Amino acid sequence: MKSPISASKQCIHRLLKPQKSSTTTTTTNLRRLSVAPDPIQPPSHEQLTQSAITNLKSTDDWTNNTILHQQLLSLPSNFLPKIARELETSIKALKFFHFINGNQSLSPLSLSSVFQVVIELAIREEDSVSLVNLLDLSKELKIPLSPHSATLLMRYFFRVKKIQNSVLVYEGLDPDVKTIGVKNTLLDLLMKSDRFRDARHLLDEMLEPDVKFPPNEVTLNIILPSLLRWNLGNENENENEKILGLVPKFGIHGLFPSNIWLTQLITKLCRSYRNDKAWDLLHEFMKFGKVEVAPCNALLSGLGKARNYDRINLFLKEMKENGIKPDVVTFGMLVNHLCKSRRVDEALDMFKKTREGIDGICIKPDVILYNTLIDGLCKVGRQEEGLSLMKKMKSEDNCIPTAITYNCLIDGFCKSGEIERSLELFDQMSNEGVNPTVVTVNTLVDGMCKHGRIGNAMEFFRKMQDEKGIKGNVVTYSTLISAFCSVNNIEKATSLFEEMESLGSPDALSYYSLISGLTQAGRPDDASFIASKMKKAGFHLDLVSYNTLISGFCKRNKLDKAVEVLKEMEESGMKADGITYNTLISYFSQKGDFETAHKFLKQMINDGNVPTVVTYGTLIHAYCLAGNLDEAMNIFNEMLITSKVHPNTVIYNILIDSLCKHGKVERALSMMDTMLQKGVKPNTTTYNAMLKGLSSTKRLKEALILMDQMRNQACDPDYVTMEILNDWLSAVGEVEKLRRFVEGYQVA
DNA sequence: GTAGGGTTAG
Repeated sequence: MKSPISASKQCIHRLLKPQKSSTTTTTTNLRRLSVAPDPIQPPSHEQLTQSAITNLKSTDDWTNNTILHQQLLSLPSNFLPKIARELETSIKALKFFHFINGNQSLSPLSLSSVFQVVIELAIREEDSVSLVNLLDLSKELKIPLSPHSATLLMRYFFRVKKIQNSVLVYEGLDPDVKTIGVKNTLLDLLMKSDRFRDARHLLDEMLEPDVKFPPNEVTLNIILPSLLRWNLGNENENENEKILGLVPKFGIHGLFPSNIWLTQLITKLCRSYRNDKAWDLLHEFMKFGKVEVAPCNALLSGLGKARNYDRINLFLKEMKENGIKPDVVTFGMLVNHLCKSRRVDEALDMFKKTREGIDGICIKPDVILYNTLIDGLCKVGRQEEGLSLMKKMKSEDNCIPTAITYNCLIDGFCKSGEIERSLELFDQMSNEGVNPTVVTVNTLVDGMCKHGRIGNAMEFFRKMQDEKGIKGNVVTYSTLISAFCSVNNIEKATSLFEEMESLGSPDALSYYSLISGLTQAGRPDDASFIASKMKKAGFHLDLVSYNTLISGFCKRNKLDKAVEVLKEMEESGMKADGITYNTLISYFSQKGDFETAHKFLKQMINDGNVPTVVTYGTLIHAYCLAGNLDEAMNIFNEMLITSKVHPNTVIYNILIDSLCKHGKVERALSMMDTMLQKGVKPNTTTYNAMLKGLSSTKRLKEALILMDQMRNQACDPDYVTMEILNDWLSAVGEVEKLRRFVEGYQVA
């Protein structure tokens, strides 16, 4: 089969052969050439060029024009490419090339430069067939391509999606022509064509210590954006990683990615859960000593997300050793970490020290640092201190509070139930020209809902929509939906859900709010319906959602439905966890179906879940309910012996309660002794169970001792305690003892 | 590097 390429090749070869031509045209051309403007002066090079061009363009038949040939060769060589370019088509230019080719006096360089013009013209004509032929011709005639035309050719083939031809162009080049510009071009094209393996081989070659054309800034700028574009999990990941591994080798040539690039690279790696890679890479660069604080912060942030505190501390030490000074961002992260671990005083201490420069580093705090601290204070219920800190940031550091500052404080006051203070702050921010955001609205809506003011929340939201143009988002809606579900107003919840659907797609959490609300409102079937709608919308129920649904069906005594959800969960590839199994074991055993409960226990263990104290607790609870105290005690004793899972307060409470209910108050008391011996702290429920047991057997003396014990352990009585004691003590005329107990005095 | 929505079992 004959390819179009070979056909075109024949056409080019025909052009190669000199053609016989008539002499008449030669004379005409000669006559034209001799027409010079000034008979005395010999024609200038420009004039000669101009007339040659006219000659060459007016007729095709000049291949045997020896005078023209001589005239052309008398011109300085830099005029020849100019003439070739004027011929406008690659065919004509090629013909011109052949016309002057073969002359000994012509340097290979000028021949080559004419050939480059042919290529340029062919590229402009977008004729890839003839370009391939020209490439062959250049090899055949041993005309070296210039770096410029090699570049043009490679880019052209890339443009027409024939990257393999670009590679061939490169491979056919003389080593001298493979300049850094040429190499960079190929590297760029390979990366852009996703040929990472070839790119890596080329780069590896380019980075050799003693190469003729060492890499430059451009080389780095080619590979870095490409590495930043790379997606995790694609088939090129491996190659991308290998290329990344080559980046430090630029250091041999005195090149480093800028700190901006480095920061982006580290961030990207950390976000793709490649902290180890980020760590290694940054350490490679630290050897060259050009690393600034920004990429270090990126790494610290990644380590923080992974809670790798050992490495954080080690790295902070290394930064110090390498003379990299932490900045306000570094401290922002450290302060944030302390705040999020509720170690607010340590955070305040660090803030104070760095602000005053006590440990040798002086940092001027910015608004983010203040916001972090204010939020930290609010999150532990110290919103009043947060408020004073806001005043301090204005007066002492000239920091203007932002919407975030106010949002933190508003949330703090909302969470403590001081909705009015939150609303005052809301007014204050408006007065100070700080615009509330949708987060401000959501915080207040949530605060009002959580404190039983759902109507106010709804009103406030509508007012914000009308007056401030804050439309509300999925968070607003899902907050309101949960709230309405919690007061069993399913109609309002559903209508809000529909309103949200009409505004845009609800997110998984909004679906979850409704599902969870319906489940808790005792309507697991409706919840299941929304769950199927959620799946149709492309969301998957997560583990928590599945567990909530399962427990919802269990609570409504629809165990078969619960098992159905479990099956569906497994089918969708979601693995049941300990909580799922605990829920099922709990309800099946409570119904007295210990066989199924044990079946789930077995399945749970086979599934790789270790039974926890909750698992044993549910079984003990169920055996107690079934009146099988012996089996309950067996499980309890087994826990004590195997000592893998220790009974906790809940388990002792179940047993104490059950023993008391069965009139075995003596054994309950000794159970409480065991509890104390084992260092398990009794709580209000423990005392309530025990006091109830003692009251039923009228053992007042022991009860009074327990009441004192309760006080000493700072265990507050609740309404259950008061009910038991009130009934009992007033019946036996010991109300005075109860009064003393309430006021916190000794009673025994 | 900072703010808002749910968390299931005894």
